[in-house]
Amino acid sequence: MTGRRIRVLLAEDQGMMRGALALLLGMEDDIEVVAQVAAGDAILDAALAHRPDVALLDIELPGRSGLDAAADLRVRVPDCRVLILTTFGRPGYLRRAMEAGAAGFLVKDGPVEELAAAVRRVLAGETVVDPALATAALSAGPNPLTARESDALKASADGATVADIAARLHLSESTVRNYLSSAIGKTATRNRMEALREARRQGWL
Amino acid sequence: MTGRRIRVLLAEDQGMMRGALALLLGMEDDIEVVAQVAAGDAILDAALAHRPDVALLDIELPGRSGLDAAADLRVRVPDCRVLILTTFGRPGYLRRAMEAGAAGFLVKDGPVEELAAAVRRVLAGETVVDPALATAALSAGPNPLTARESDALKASADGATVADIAARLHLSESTVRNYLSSAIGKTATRNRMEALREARRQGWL
DNA sequence: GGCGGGCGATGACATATGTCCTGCCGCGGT
DNA sequence: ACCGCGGCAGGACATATGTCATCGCCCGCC
Repeated sequence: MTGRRIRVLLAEDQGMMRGALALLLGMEDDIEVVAQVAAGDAILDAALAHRPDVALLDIELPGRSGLDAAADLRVRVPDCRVLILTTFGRPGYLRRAMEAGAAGFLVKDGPVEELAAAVRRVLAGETVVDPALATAALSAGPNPLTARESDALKASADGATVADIAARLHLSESTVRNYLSSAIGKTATRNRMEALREARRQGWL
Repeated sequence: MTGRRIRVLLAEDQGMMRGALALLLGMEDDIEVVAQVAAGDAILDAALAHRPDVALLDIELPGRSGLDAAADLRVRVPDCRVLILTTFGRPGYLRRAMEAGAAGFLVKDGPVEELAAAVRRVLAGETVVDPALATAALSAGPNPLTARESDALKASADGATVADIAARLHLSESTVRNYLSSAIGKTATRNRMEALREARRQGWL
């Protein structure tokens, strides 16, 4: 191993997970973790400052979604390959990751050995995706929800009432009810909580 | 380090996290990971088989909660010290962990270095708890919900309707509404979803 | 120019939800 | 023996939610 080591940026909000992953990757003698961030809105700055070869991004992050950050990197740091690392293998997540230009998609359920291997394969130009997940994503079809329907669903989390949602979105209550109703229809569910759950499961939010 | 190494049982459902923690602990030359399990209902058997000194348990596990498993260990493997490792520092979780006889309570947000240190301190007889969390747990007071109110709340997740809950709990719909209503009152919230959220936040479920 | 589709809104309506009150049982304390 | 409290149930009532039909506006498309 005479060549330059692979420079990795690590974005993960859970401290223990972040530290453990950094240590693991650091133990590989061809990999070097050059930056660690805990928030999504710190990813771009860190990438600009440290010019990593691979960015390992969680999706659920405070500040900015890892998927959105991946899109940022595509534009502002095009040489950096993006590897998404997430708890949930939601079909919609994978789809959005690919649309954002990610080079790979890993679920945290897999064995640790996968991780360093995926970093190397991604850098070598391969696209790393679990085949089963890939077929699931394709068979699931695209997100049928309109932007406002998604907004209404997101805002209806935590038991917000229709009035709350209307206030948050600056809409009339009737309009909110209509959006929720159509979201319920499109998700083939019975009420907003089920619709929210299903939309999340599909990765549509 | 001439003595026998500390035998650790690791219970964590997320594969990558479990593998990373096992590797980290294994790197310490006075610690040995003798068993790894991914499900809560595998903890007791593994502990009986491997007789660990310390059991490192996640709370949210498939099969059986880490807190319940801790109570099992207290009775069936009393020599094994229990260290709870969880994503959420909910006051009620800490309270229940202590009632279940846990010797320590760690949140996954902390730095990785804490982990091995906590294992050693727990084995030395110390009780390992974040002081800020401890005071929060005490000031929060005990769980005001009755068993049935908790049941009704838990069953009301995912947008289940009153009829669904009644069926799942073998109760009349009126009874379910009464339980939910009183749970809403005790949590000082406006509807079941808020009550569910608040109860979860407090660690009452 | 017509058409579809998303956005925003309204009103009417049926159903679901949450509240309150009453009542019955059993249990544990005083 | 009495009381309080939790479990369980029913009824009555007000409010919240979900559905549907209808409308206007704007935009992109053929």
